[in-house]
Amino acid sequence: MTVMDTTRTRTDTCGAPPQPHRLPDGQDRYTISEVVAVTGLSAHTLRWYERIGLMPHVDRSHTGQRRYSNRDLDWLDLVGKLRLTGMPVADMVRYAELVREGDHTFGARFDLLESTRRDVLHRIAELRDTLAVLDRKISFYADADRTRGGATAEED
Amino acid sequence: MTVMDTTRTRTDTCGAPPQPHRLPDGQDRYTISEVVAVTGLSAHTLRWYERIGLMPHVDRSHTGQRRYSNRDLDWLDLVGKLRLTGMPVADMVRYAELVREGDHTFGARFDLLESTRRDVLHRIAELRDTLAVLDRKISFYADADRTRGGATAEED
DNA sequence: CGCTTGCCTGGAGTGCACTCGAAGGCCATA
DNA sequence: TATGGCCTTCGAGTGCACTCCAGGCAAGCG
Repeated sequence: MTVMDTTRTRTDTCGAPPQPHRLPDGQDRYTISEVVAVTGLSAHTLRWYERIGLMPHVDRSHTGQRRYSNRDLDWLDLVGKLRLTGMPVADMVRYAELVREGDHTFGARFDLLESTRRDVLHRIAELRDTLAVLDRKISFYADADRTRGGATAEED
Repeated sequence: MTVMDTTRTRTDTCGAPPQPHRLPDGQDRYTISEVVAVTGLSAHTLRWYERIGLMPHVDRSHTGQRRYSNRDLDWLDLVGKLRLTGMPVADMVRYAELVREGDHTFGARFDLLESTRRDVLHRIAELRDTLAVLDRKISFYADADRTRGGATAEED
């Protein structure tokens, strides 16, 4: 990505989460290919997100090309996180709509986030459970390896 | 489920994990609808699992109907847990194949489980990360609710 | 004996989240 | 001037994990 290399500046905001690839606010006008590079999403997907209403309105250059801002990147970050909680895209679109509708939807957004949070907690618990099962099986196979031909009970 | 009620016996193995719905070994010949009831999977899905090779060979009644054993239930339990780690069905089929191939695949099974374990750990970390973001946003909205019209920074 | 219920099979269909391709066009830099 | 990166619309294709359907057999009941 030649574009990336030429536009890069040393400004690493040493703030809370060490966000790399970020230009200071005011110069944050990333092309789609830059966003592809930082998010790992495809250009197709980015345009598709916009079509389905999953993005706040993305700015355009005078020639009509997309120019993403730091806020857009933050939003994509959130979307990415929500996506790997298993939240369906439709629900994220719903949240995006609430944001577009303005401040009077704060309550609804709060509720949505709260229920997502409960969901995530639940999933973490499930995964821990699975981990326990996995550990049991793993130690079974580790034992089986040492006690070659011993009286190993049935296990899969 | 009339079937379930009539076949139920009081034998609750007070062993380690208090598995309900289990008949003592020897009489464990569950119909597909019983398995549907305990696993939450559909009969369609159960048959599909078999077709794609995700089940060890399930026994049949003299009329050709499936009769699931406690071992089958255990297997389905494992499958369920693996499924919610996000493991693709194809990988589970691979594991099932290893089991069918016999004891000489212990090493491969161990490796597969280990890598799944790493995966689960990774996903838990991701979810925790997401949880942190969620918590930040939630407390933002909670604050916004109290400091009505205050100098709230931009947030989505 | 016929009806209902439960189960069987193979194959087709569904929903989600992308993913890709084609066609045609604008703009800027080498 | 040519090349490369981006734009649009639009529709079709992909992969996954089911999900459903049509057609048919076997057992139990009134």
